[in-house]
Amino acid sequence: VPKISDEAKTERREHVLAGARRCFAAFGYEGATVVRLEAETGLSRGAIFNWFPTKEELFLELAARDNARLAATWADEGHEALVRAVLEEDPAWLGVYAEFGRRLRTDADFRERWKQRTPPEVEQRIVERIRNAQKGGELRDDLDAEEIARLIGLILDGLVIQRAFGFDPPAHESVNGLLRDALGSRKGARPAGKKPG
Amino acid sequence: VPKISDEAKTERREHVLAGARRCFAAFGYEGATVVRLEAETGLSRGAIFNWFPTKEELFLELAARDNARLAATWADEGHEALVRAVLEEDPAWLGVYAEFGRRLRTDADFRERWKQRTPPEVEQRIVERIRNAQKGGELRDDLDAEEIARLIGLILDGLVIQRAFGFDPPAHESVNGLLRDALGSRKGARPAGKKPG
Amino acid sequence: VPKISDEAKTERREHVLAGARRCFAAFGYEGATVVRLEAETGLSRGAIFNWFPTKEELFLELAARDNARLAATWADEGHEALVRAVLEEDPAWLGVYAEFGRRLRTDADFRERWKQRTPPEVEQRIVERIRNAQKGGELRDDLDAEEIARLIGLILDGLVIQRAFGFDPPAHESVNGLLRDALGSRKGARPAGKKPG
Amino acid sequence: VPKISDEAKTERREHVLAGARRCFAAFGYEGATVVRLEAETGLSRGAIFNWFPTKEELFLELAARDNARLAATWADEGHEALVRAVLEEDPAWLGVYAEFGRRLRTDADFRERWKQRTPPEVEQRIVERIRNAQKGGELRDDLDAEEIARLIGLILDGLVIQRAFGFDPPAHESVNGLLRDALGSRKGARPAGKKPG
DNA sequence: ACTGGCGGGACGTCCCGTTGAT
DNA sequence: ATCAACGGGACGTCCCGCCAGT
Repeated sequence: VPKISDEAKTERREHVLAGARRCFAAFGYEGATVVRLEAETGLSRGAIFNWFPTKEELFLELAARDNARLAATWADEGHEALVRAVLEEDPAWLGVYAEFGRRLRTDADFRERWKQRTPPEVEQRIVERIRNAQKGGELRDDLDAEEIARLIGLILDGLVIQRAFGFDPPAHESVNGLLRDALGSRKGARPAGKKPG
Repeated sequence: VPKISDEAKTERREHVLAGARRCFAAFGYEGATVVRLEAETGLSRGAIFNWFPTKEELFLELAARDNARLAATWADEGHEALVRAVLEEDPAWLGVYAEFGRRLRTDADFRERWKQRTPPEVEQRIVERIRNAQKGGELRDDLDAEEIARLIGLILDGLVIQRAFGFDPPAHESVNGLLRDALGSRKGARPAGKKPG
Repeated sequence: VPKISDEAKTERREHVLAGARRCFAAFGYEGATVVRLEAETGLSRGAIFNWFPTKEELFLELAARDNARLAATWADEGHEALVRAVLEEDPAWLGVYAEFGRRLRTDADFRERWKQRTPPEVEQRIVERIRNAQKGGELRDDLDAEEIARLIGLILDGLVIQRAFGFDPPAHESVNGLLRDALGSRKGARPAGKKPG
Repeated sequence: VPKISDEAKTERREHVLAGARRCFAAFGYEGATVVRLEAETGLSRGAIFNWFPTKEELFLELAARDNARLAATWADEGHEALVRAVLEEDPAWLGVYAEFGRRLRTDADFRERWKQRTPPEVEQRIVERIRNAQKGGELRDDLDAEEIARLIGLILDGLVIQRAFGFDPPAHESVNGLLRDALGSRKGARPAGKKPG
């Protein structure tokens, strides 16, 4: 028989996750030592490692949630909302995300676990949304929806790293202007991709 | 009388730097332990430490060179060449660069030392080049040159992080198309920044 | 619920301290490397470091106890007992004490921490005892009690360093004779401080 | 054929020794790293280690000279002059001396080398001087000259350590008063060593 | 469920003295 | 005689996760 209810269980997990997020944001992944996690959560090593097997798993869960949340924003509200969401994100936390690039690229296991956390259908929903926008004349239709998604993703990642590095990135109007100019409907006289001059 | 010539000296430094670069790229900054640096360079702690006071300084020198090289590419050959250069860069090394976001944002000393390494006049040359392109009708002139530089930088940073994370980013034709559409001359029928639909 | 009782806790601390004392005595402060502390205590780095944050703190605790004990001997049993106590002290350990002269003289922080460890009232009790001995005719009363304390301290420190250096110092009867002759009551025919010859 | 004359040779040695002395005094023995010795002497490792095989030997030479000088002062000018000499010595340097207690006690080789540096006849001269003072009525004659020497040495070592620790020791009048009272001629009514009261 | 004592490895720094070269 | 590149070891600190104990 479990000593605490499922409700209480998830509450504990959430408590640990919240503390870990603050800790990662404040000190970075490497800097978020177990001692600091203890201090931030008010729990002991044993309790923390009872809910999550390793420090890495803690990060993975937090990052996966972020990913899912932002992807959902994109799918549900469009890329302009996504730009705003990224600009509202805590730069310190974005920095933690950046620390894991190498792991994601080189560690196949880690990459696999990362992928398992992201719901697979959300990407399709994003592409779907882009197709609809193309049909509705909001986005140019001379490019694949996948390619448009990739280009939006490119700019978004740019925003992420600029904020993570503490640079001050362009304002969201500016970024969204860039996106409209580059990816908006091609109804004007100028053919897409034609080199000026 | 010096034991070895200045020539040999720089050769040694370069040897250490080259090994360190491989090591950083392979294992990341934290993962590039002194033991691994020894293995990669074939030199001992004493030798490495003789040429560079700290591991950080090693990284700083490597990163500063990259920075200078890429900035010079932008200033001399334009941003399209820069896009190609970034796409040709070793993704593994770009990942190391990404690891330093936090340091750069939070550690004032480090930020200062970083800045001291980048030649100050190159930024002006870049802005100058953009102004000329605006006059020549290659870039839109309804935005500040600085803002254009910032937007180009945004996309470039996006490229950097996508490659660092092992995603496959858009091809350079695609990225440069994006840049032309967004930042090319506004002489066409479509007014700049007009919201589609 | 604590894993081990307070009793067991102090026992562990004492175990570490005892091992450290043997280690310091055998190899000196610098020579008492963490590896040797491990060997001497039979515990691992992790365990030792769990009870004392740094090696210095280990030494400080040991030295403070000695200091307190010897000062109490002086205050409670008088300086002749103190001489005997110093002569019974382990010369090896006294040597460690001597190693810290520089730190104590030059490092203000260290000096402060050292002082915080010595109970403040014991010095007053020593002076008080000297005053009583002056009234009782056991010590000369033509010198300040503080000056007498200082002269006794001088001789004691001489004993400490001679033992620490492995010289063989005068026997305790001899030292106490010296103290009586120099600091005993001036009631005899020979006026205090009169230059002979 | 030697490249430089014997004169120049000793000059170099002295130059190194002088720098080393400043360095030891400033940073302590352990703190006087080879880098600092280089800086202080203006010479390189190779040059320094050309004249002295190890850092230890440097210290040994310096300490032996001090020892000889102070012993000569005692033998030639008496212990009161010796007290003054010790009080004029650089406390920082005395601290270095204190650092070597353990070595002297535990390392037989080191002790041997130490002894070889001190001229053997000087101790006899000191004892001789004390005997003369006893005959002349300046020092009590109910104690062996050797015992008197030992007691004087005891107080001197007390002075050394107090200064090395940065305590302020009694003034030289006070110390010499102590010595006179304790070791001066026993012509008064009070028999030596009789416990007062 | 939770505590925290503990193992034991890894880290960057820095040090001393050797050595080959001038 | 002098230089400085270099080897390679040692250091204290601190970390993560295990698991015995409550």
